This record gives sequence, C-alpha cells and structure tokens, in this order.
Amino acid sequence: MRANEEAASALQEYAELFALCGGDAFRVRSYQKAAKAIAGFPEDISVVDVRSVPGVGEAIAKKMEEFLQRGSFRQLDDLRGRVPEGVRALTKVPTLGPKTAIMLFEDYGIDSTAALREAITSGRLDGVKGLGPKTLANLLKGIDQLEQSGRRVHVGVAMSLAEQVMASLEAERIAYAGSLRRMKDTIGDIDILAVAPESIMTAFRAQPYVAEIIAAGDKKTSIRTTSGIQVDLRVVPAESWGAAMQYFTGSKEHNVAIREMAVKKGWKLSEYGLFEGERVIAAASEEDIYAALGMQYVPPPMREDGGEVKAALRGELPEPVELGDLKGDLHTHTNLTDGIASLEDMVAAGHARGYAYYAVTDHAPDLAMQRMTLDKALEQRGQVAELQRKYPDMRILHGTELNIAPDGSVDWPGEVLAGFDVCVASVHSHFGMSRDEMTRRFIAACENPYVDIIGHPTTRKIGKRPPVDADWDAIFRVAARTGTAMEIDSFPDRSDLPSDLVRLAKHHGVKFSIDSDSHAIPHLANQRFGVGLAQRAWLTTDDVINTWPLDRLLKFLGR
DNA sequence: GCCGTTTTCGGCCCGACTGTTTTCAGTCG
Repeated sequence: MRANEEAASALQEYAELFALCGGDAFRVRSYQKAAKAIAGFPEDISVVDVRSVPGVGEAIAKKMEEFLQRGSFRQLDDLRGRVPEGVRALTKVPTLGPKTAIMLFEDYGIDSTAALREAITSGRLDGVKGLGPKTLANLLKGIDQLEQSGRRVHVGVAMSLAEQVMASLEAERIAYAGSLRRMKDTIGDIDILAVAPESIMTAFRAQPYVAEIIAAGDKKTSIRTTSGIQVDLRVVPAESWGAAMQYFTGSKEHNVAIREMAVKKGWKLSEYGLFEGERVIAAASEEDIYAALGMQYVPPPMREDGGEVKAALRGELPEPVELGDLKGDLHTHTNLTDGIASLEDMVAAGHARGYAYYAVTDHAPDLAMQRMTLDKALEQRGQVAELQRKYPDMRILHGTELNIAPDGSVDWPGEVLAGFDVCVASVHSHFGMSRDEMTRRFIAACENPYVDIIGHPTTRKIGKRPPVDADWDAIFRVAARTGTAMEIDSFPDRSDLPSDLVRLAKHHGVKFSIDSDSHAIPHLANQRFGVGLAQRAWLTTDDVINTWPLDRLLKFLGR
C-alpha cells in the first residue's frame, strides 16, 4: 500500500514536471491518470505486476519498476535537474498554470512563490507581455491565500456552509454538486446549481457571508466566504438540470470517461445535455443520461473513474450501501463519560431514527480523564435493562469503547469484557510509535476474542493530526481471520477509515461498521458522511455489519 | 503516454471566465 502511494506520488510529480517542460498534454493526462489508479489500487504493486493496474502500459510500468528498485526513475531525475522544486510549487498559486510558471522561471529566474512576490512588488514584472496589472495583483492575492490558508475543509464544514448558502437564496430549484455531493472527505470549494432568474446572482453577491467576489458572470458567480471558502453558483436552464448536475458533480475523470463514450456513439455530452446533432437525447435528469448511454446509474461517491464506468456498462456495478440500509449505530457515548446527552436522551434519539438496535459504548477506565469505573459501567448496564422495556422494537446493546494500550492490551480482563454486548477498541494516545510496533499493537487488539470492532483505526484528525503509521495490509489480513470489523467513523473530521484503506480491507474480506461516534444527539446524523465514504469504496450491505438484521449481527458479535 | 464492438494508428471532453487581447491564450473545473 505504501509502495503504491509513493510510486503514485513520484509519477504525479513527473506529470507536473513534464507539463512544465511543455510536454504533450495527452501524455501528461496519461501519467496523472495512471498515478491516481496506482494510488487507489487495492493490491501492492511491489508484489503484483503493475501492468495489471488500468491505465498502466509498458512505458509507465518500466518507470514504476525502476522506482520500486531504487526510489526514482531516470526520466524523473532528468526533469528534476531541469526544473527546481519551487517552480512546481508556483503552479499551486491559483490562476498560475504551467505555461506562466515556466515562463517566469526561464525569462526572469523566478523559482519560488517568495521570489514571485518580490518580483511583483519590486515592479520587475511591470509591462511583461501577458501579465497586466490585474493579473499581477491577482497573483499576489493568490500567494497570500496559499500561504495563509490554501487548505481544504472537511466535509462537515463544507456541508453546513452549502446548506447555509442554499437557504439564503430563492430559486425554483437549488442543489449542491461537486466533490461535496461526491462526499469526499475534504472539499476545496463548493459548487451550487440553481434554476433561477439571473437576479439570483446579484442577490448572491450581496449576502453577508460574502467576503470577496472572485468572478461575476451571467451564468457563474464565484465568491469567497468570510470563512475563506470558495463557493461557485451557477444558473442552469431547467430543461438541462440533469445534465448540469451530472457535469458539475464530476469527478473530472469520470466525466471525461463518459464523454468519450458519447463521442464514440456520435453524440455530444455537455452540461446542457446529451445531443445527437441538434436533437436532445437526454438532459432533464441524470438517470436519463446514464440510461441513454446504456449504463447503470452511478451514485455520486463512486464517480472517480476507478472502474465504475466499465462496470456500469456491463451492468455489474454493485448496489452500494445506502443510509436507509443502516439498522443501528454501534459506537455512541453518553454523559457518563465525555458525551453531552443522557443515556435516556441518546437512546430516545436513536429510537426516533427508526433503528432496530443501538449500542451505548462509553469509554473504559484506562482513559483516566473519563473517570470510568467497572461499578459505573455495571450501573449503566442496569439502566439499559430498565430502558429496554420502554423500547420493545429496538434492542439496546450495552457496549464499551476500550482503549488500546501501546502493547495492544485493553482496559478490562476477558471475564469483564464477556459481559458486554459489543466491544469497540480504539487507539487514543501514543500516536508516534514506529510502524512495526504500531502494527503489532493493532494485531494484538484484533486477536483479543472480545474485541469486535476497531474504532477510528488511523486516528487521523483532518487538518490536525496525521494518520498513524502501520502496516494496514498485515492488520487487515489478521482482522479478516479473527472476524474483527473495522469502523468507518463518520465524524467528518475523522472519516476514518479513509476510503482507500476501506477498499484494501474489503479486498482482504474484512467487515465494517459505519458508526457515528456520537457525543451528542445531532452527531447521530453524521452517519450520512460515513455512508458516502463507504459508497466510494464500493461497499454493499453484505460488507457492513450494522445493516444486518439483529440475529445476524449478534452471531457476528459472538454473544 | 494509453487504448481498441469503427482502430495496433490515430485519436484522446468541453465550455466559461478573465485579462489582455484586435481574435485569443491560459486556467479552471
């Protein structure tokens, strides 16, 4: 897995350098496509033939084999010698692409964003062909933005903002598209589509959350909010709503693939519709467009050009797990530890969501700050039994979230753990252990017969804490054997496991639990993010234990 | 560079916006 990511990142760097050197655009695309395919490939390319990755032919395979041998390849070394790293960094500045970057380097020796800022402010670039005063000002602003933020936000932040924007505008029809609709775990900007009179644009630009207007046209307006996030609003004709949603949902790679199919049929697909000459074949709904192209409907999170187009054409796209398939939540907290709401209120909220089962999993004693004791846990178990009588149609499971110590052990001995209906076990500290130690730690937890689910496995916090380093391939192998499920923690700043690792785990036969990790009632709704993540990894209900009926779940839990 | 129910060669998605342009290049999604 790590080999895949490192090789993919080298190939992506090569694609960027190749573009800077004026290389053929189609070849650039080939390299980028292959890099993405390798990064997301479920098998380790240091073990299997890299030629089995779609988009990798003989030439790229040779480069990758050389990379696996010695950590680089000849062509990459050549280009690194010709283009300084800082020039590649220049293209990260918004509105500055490869053509401008290489011109700045070759004609003016600019090889970093700092050098570019100096050149602009000193007036050295005044009067340069193609760089008028507005362009220079925009570049300066882009450098500022890149330096101070340049960040993506997690899906939870983006979703609330999108909902706020949609509520602030009047339209016949309005919806979010883009990476937010695809439920990526981080979002760079927000795309909103609307069927509305053009006056919506002036209304949009006047909203209090607008800090800066980036672009203003009849069909598209881009703004930056006071929170620093870019929002694009596009007005689309009602009759091409489906085509516009399809187009602006992306991903870009998915769209390229289905446009190529349209072209092969002698048609043209744009954001206005699927056309044969002037004749409209489909435009009003996404479903019509996919059907007209002779393929299954592809749910947005699966639109990554990761094999879904081929599968949909053959009618072999798996039916992905949906929010409505979830029959319960297996990781939630109450105010007995660090939750906000009482046991009674959390259970009532779970019941209101129509669950068939609901697990209460407060922390255990080893997280000392939680002040948990066995007595408190047993008292809670009594309250659960009492409460159960009130909800005959929902099974309340009394569980716990154990802490995985550095040696892989957990809070309580087996005879205590046996008394819980479900045990989630998670890492909460000692994130910096070596890869080998961390791997042993997780494997020991999986081999504990009372541990049912590994909670938020990588422990990453998006934008705050990197994932721990571990040999996931080895861990998933063990988890598949011991019947230990991996959690998909739906808390949007966690989104953990990440979808690439979910794919890898599924490949090994691991099962999953899509949980909210709620510490308050509104958190229960976060499962929608976890479901999006699971769809991106092509999970079906068979892969997800909390879509199963209670008796099948209990059998899996071995209680 | 890759790829093949039109092809092992000749294709490879398409439109909007900006800024600097007398008709278009660069960038973005």
